[in-house]
Amino acid sequence: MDDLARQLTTLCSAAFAALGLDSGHGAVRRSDRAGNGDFQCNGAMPAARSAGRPPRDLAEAVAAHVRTHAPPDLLASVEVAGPGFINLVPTHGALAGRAAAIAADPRAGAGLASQPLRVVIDYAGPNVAKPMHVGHLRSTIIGDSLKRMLRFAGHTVWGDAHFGDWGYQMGLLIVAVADEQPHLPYFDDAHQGPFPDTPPVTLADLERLYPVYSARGKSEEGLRERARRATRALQDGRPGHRALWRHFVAVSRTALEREFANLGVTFDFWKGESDADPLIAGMVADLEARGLLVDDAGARVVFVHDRMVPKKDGSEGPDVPPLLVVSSEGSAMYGTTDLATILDRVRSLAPDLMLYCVDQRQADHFEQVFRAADRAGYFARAGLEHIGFGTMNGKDGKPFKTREGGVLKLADLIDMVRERARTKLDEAGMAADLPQAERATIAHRVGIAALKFADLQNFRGTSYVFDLDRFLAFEGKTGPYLLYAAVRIRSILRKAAEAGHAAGPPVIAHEAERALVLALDGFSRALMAACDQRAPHIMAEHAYGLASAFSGFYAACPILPEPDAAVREGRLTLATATLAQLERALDLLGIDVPDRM
RNA sequence: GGCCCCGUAGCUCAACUGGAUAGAGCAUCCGCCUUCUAAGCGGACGGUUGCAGGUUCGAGCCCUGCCGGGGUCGCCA
Repeated sequence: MDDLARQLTTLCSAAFAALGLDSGHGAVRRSDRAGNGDFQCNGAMPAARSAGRPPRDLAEAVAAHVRTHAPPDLLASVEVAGPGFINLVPTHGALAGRAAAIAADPRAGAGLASQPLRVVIDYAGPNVAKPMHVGHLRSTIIGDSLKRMLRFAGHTVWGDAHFGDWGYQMGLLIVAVADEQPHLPYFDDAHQGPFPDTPPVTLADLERLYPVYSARGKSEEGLRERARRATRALQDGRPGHRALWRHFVAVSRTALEREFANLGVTFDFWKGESDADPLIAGMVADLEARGLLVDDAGARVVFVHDRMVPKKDGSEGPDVPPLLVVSSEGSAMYGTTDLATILDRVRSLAPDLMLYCVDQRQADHFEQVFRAADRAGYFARAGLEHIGFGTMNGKDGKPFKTREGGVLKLADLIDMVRERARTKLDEAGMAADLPQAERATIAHRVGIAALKFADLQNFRGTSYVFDLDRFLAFEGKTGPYLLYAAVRIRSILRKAAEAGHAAGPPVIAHEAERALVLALDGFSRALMAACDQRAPHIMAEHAYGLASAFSGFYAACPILPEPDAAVREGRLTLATATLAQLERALDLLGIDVPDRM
């Protein structure tokens, strides 16, 4: 069943069509201001010109048509206001009917996408040997939320972690281990295998070695050269390097999966950059054969610019720089693997859409890759989207650092949030009578909800300030507020079950009941808009609005103490429907609700 | 300098893609617990949407030019 806005859109569209005008003018939306009716249609004003009549007259004609053709008991009023706004107010009965439909709907009132697509989402992007830090958080939770929403909307969606397991950093690590343990068989040219099953390094070793060698590589040409050669040897398939590399990957992945589990995030694929490697030689040959690959300053590039523009030194340069495909060392670059990954996905999944949930700072890079893919005929530019987002900043407005100036590890951040949530819980005396294990679960969920909701409520494109005190301040527009709203409903439903209260058809009379049903009705549109715009904050906003509407209802309309059985039973249904939709909306944001708080 | 993003209440952010009197949360102030979890509810205060033009019935949103902030500009990813 359509939501109310769609039902009313159908009516208004028919009215415009009956007047010989484009039915598209019949779009109906929620009014953004109270006092102007619950819904409005603004189509009369733009339609007035083509109709050649005053907008106000046209609006009156549409309104009259709607009044006579609307199903009985749907609309309480249809009125024209201002220059030609049409304000529509549904009846209490219509809202009661809509509430009943949502309550009975396993999808909690959400519609499905009109055209199901096959979608790949590339997010998180963890790397071998590098612990995840706060920079990975946004990609992970935004990408995960998009995956959940698109899938719920009816699309076929694959989430790919896009594991950073290839390239120069692997060469650095191989050199690092070679320096520390030169006797290992991995470095013996004559040894072709087999190699030991036990990893020669722990995750701690990798995390210790990588930053040291990465820093040294920046200043020491000799080391850089060795690392490049090791990278090349790895990519060429030297057995010892490959075997050692497989240990790096396995050790890292085990640790990373544990961290993602803490965030409640999973992937359909852990495709590494290495998986694209086998395609690179053929791709390069193909690009070359078709004249797209050009020698430039010792490297080989694909030009993707539209035009030439002046540069600061007075010469001219392309408005978009070329994509570097083969380095002067003959190595694959990250643009190379990204391009090959597109080919890989096209061949294995045949998607309609590929979304890249990556830091906004890489916008130029993706523009290059996408244009190259388009020009090479691998995948149309329109199906490639960079879902960029801003950085998580400290209170000084700069990208978040620890007090010591270092990068904060994601695992430490999660520990910190969980600890703070636990402290808050203790201070507030919440859940005091519950067993330790459940209190730990609650603290974890509250902490993760605080973190995720604080992030997802912002439009992803902008940066935001990381302020744990604010996220975990359990007042206002926060994750804990949403959990609290859901938990209170659970509590009511538990008690209703104990008391043997049944639920019945919703009865809408109170203003707070109207507001709650209107909020419930907005779920479908929120889902569609959030999917279309790849914008989880629209769903976050809906969840908050729903929780807020319920809190108002909760305060104004007692449920269990209500003496009138029909009213109580109807309110119980509203509460049940609200809980189902709120839990669903939170699930779409990747947030789990505890049973009690 | 080229390309891209952002300037909205004291602070953090929205605004359904051009609609009416620009909305929330925090902070401040005033009311609500002998009623289902007060981490709550109701109310007040708070704005020349960076500035100046333009497009039209109508602009926070589109166009132009300034001002201010950020990102990025081939062999790391």
